[in-house]
Amino acid sequence: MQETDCIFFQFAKTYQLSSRFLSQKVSELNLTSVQAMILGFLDAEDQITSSELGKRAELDSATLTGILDRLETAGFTERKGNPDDRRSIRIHLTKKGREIAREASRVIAEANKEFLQVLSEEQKRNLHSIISTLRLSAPRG
Amino acid sequence: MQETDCIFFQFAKTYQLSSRFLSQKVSELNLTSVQAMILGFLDAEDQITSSELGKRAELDSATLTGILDRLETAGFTERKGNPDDRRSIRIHLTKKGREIAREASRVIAEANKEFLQVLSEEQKRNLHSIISTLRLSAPRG
DNA sequence: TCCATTATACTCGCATGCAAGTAAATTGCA
DNA sequence: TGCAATTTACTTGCATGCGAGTATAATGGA
Repeated sequence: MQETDCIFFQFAKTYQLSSRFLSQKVSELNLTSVQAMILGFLDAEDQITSSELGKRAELDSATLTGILDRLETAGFTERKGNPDDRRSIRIHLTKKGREIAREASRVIAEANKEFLQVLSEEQKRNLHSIISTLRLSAPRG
Repeated sequence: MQETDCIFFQFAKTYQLSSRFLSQKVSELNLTSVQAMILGFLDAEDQITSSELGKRAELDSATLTGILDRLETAGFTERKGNPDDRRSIRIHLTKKGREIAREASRVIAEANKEFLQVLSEEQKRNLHSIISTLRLSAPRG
């Protein structure tokens, strides 16, 4: 097994490369790449429940709890009780959080274009198609 | 920014999917996916220095130290002093480690085929080509 | 209605991943 | 040769990611 041929190795390193790239782009907002993407989801729609945010971000609750702790400490989000279902909480953007979330969305969109600029249009289409196939149909275990 | 279009999100989730898949395959050896790949590198060539192993696995020394600690605790590897350069250490596979490393290499190779079986041959070629381009040429920051 | 099941968000523990810094050894240049 | 710069492996601290388990609340079927 040579690493060049190992798709698990290649995906790990490509993920790390892309994540480092985005991290540098959003470091000007004092955010990690994951925090920036969570704020991006909230920029699209906030006041959703933690469970719903977890579904959209595809993160389990153990991971999301910690991320929300740090966003809350930074003053970007707040947890509010949900009268409709007292098990759940709604995640609200603060005034400052809303501004940062909009900036994060803009930076992420720009970073996407820049990161992929070395690929041809056909390669970009192929990449999205391949990832879509893998995420939908790759065997699970 | 919709998550479907965000390459950082897609790479993160594809990496996590592939990593979970490999983790399940190597769990029968009581290894994590990363530990299995490190043993795979040592199966190809052991008694290399920690620095050399880090270069091949593209891991920094802080991460590698912890992984080697756990492989050593499990009885698969040993650190030996390197008389040629007393700053460095050589990583040796134990007898048990050599057997597990061979098994790990086999499982990884099989898992590669199985994970990618939903892709056409052309898609596999395109995927490797795209990843290669990104890893060589994507902007760094 | 009652209770088992499910859903929600939480905690803990452990494994990466990486930035930053350290001590020891080596190297290379003046 | 002598010393500054570099290399090596290590530590600490923090951020994900996830398995496992918990307490509370909601739900659904007998």
